[in-house]
Amino acid sequence: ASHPWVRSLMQPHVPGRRCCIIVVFFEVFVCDGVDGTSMRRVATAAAVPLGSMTYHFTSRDDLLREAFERFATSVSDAFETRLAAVDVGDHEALVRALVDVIGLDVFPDPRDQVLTHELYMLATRRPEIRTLTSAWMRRSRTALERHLDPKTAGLMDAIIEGVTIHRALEDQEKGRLDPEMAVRRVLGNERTTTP
Amino acid sequence: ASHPWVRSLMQPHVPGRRCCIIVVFFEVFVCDGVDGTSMRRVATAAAVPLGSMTYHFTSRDDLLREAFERFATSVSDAFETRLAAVDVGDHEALVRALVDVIGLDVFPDPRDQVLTHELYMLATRRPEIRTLTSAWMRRSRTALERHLDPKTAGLMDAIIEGVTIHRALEDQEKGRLDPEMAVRRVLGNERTTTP
Amino acid sequence: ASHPWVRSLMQPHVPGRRCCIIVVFFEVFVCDGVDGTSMRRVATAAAVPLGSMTYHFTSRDDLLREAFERFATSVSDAFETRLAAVDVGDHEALVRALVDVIGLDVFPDPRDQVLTHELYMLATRRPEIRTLTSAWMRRSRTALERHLDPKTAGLMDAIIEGVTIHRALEDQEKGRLDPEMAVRRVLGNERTTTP
Amino acid sequence: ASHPWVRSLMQPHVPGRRCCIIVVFFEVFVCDGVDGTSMRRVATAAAVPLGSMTYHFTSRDDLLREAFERFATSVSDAFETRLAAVDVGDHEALVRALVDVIGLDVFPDPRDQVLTHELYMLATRRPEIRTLTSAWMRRSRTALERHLDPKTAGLMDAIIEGVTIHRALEDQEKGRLDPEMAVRRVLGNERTTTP
DNA sequence: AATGAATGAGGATTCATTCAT
DNA sequence: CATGAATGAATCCTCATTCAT
Repeated sequence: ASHPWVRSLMQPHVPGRRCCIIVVFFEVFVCDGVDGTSMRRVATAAAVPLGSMTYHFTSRDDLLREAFERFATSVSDAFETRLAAVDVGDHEALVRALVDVIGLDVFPDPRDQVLTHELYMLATRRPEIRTLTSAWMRRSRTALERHLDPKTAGLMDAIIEGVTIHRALEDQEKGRLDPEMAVRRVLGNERTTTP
Repeated sequence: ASHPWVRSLMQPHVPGRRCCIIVVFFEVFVCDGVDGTSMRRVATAAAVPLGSMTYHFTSRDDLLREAFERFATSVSDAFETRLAAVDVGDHEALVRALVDVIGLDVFPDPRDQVLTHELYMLATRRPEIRTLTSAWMRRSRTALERHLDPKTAGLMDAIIEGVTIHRALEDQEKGRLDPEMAVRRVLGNERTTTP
Repeated sequence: ASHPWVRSLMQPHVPGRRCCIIVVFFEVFVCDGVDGTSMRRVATAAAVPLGSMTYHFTSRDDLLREAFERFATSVSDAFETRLAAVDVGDHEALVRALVDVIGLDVFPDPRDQVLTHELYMLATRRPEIRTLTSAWMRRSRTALERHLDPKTAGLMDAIIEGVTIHRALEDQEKGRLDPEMAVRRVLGNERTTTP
Repeated sequence: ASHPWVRSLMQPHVPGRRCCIIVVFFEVFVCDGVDGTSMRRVATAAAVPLGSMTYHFTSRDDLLREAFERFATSVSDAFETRLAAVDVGDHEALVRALVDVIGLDVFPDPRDQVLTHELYMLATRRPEIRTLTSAWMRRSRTALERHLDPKTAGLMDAIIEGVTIHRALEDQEKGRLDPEMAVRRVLGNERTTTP
């Protein structure tokens, strides 16, 4: 599988089929989007008979929901883990951690950025998916608030979001957006090294 | 039409049908997403015969492209206009303008936020749509760079993005994200009012 | 078309497709029953592209409902017409008319008997079809009550039903059931010629 | 089980599973009809693993056939038993027995009427089921012919059929059809109480 | 003896698009 | 200029059945 974070989907005792389908689901989804990711297409891509799809996942929605649940959990875990490793008060370590979150954790492959957005879109329309994103955001917020006051934490979340998006979208001008600068500005105190 | 910005779609010399279809297209799109917005559904919602759809818009993609082109231009215009009204160097006016952009221009109706995201998604997959978003971003950047150094301008763009998204997604805790604070932090100087 | 009563389906200004589909629907239905009569099968039998089916009939239920509506009306009409031709009080003419109803009108082709039964089955489960059968029965009852007291009319309806069924079901022993005798017994007066 | 006659299905030496499946089969069948009664649905309703279905009944047809065989036998038995208790020549006892057959034996629950009809439908299409209904009818005929001449027996069978059907179908106007009157008319002698 | 996993065929329906009028 | 009719591809899903265990 080509997406780094899918390794976490490979759980020991889950029989392979379900998992394989989910992995391939992401593969297809990243390329073809919500409306392009049909059961058929995933089935074909996974070299799985069509009947297997609805055997393992009652419905297309079921597959979608489970896939994104795993995705959200994965990303959320990585974020939480990295922030947990930072000592409270260690300002520079926090900056490094946050910069790493943007640069390394979230989307080593910028195409994966798409997933987050599609997830957001789904969330605006389907309540059961909204619970996923809400939980995700709550976890991020909590993790951040161990180090920051609530309002700054909210801002940090927002800038991480924004920077990640714009990086994914801009084809040229790589490096235009400086994650470290973003983090320091939002932290907003004089220890910040302004360019 | 229920979306405030659609008024700008009502241009005098465009024959009514085309325009009506586009307006309704957004109506449907916001509710049902990419895969839910079929020619048929738009036709029905607009009380337009199905045959009219492909008469006015060669294909579904054509409709989609044109609709989002108008959308991007609309939003872009509003942004540019507001920033153009700010005198270079008038720091407080800039802050007010940017806060207004977040709070007023972009999405008076948080449901419209969906459109931007869907546009982003489309952009990642379709080159001809990427030209739209690229142009949009370039305009924003240029407008911002009249007041800010390039790196700060990029950050500002990102924070606007991030704040807007998170506002659209969080159901409760309204007011958790403070646009003014966001803007001031990114501007990053001592005049900022830290909480 | 092989069913005599389908001629009444051929209405002048109705475009041929809809009608053709319904005619073939009956063809298939008689052979294959409710669960065998799929859109696909009717489409194939009618040499009509599958897409045409749902173009002309929004859904399978729609087709089913319309087909049986026409069927019920057809049979109902024939019954009413024949009884209307009988003068009130002309006992022997009434007997002849009723015998003809059983023997000629209802089902020249005994296979068509199946249709009535399937219609009954559907009626027990679908309210919208029950309205059809209810209307049908009401018309029969009314037509009969011009000549008979209500209770006898009800019985006459029942015996017509029963005789028709048993005739359709018994493979051998044709002629075992004597329609005229049935009618006279139910009429139940001394003018009856008992065997 | 909610159907009175299913008690007769509970035979001592039949292993429980098979029997349970059949009982539930009827439950489902009455509600959902031929095309709604799938192996899966029966399995679910009976809380039996899907694999068990085809283990106990080689095929769906097999289940169907066996179920209806039991049904036909049940109803047939009741009919025969009741008529056997009548002394030949005891006219009033015969009338009472036949009225009871209509009112009590056949379908205490009018929903069960559906089963007979579905059975008839199946009979018209499947020879192996036709043998069931033929045997059933032959038994009825024989039982009746102990008391009546063949033609009257045939008529009696038919009127029982017809009255039962119409009773099942008419929603209002209960009591419109008088079983006793039906029986007496068909018996066709002067002892009949005309209204 | 019993069953969970798996699958291929077929179910209804929705759709973008074409075309004659 | 506009549109109703028509259609073939593709949609999700349900199902009877097979088979290894």
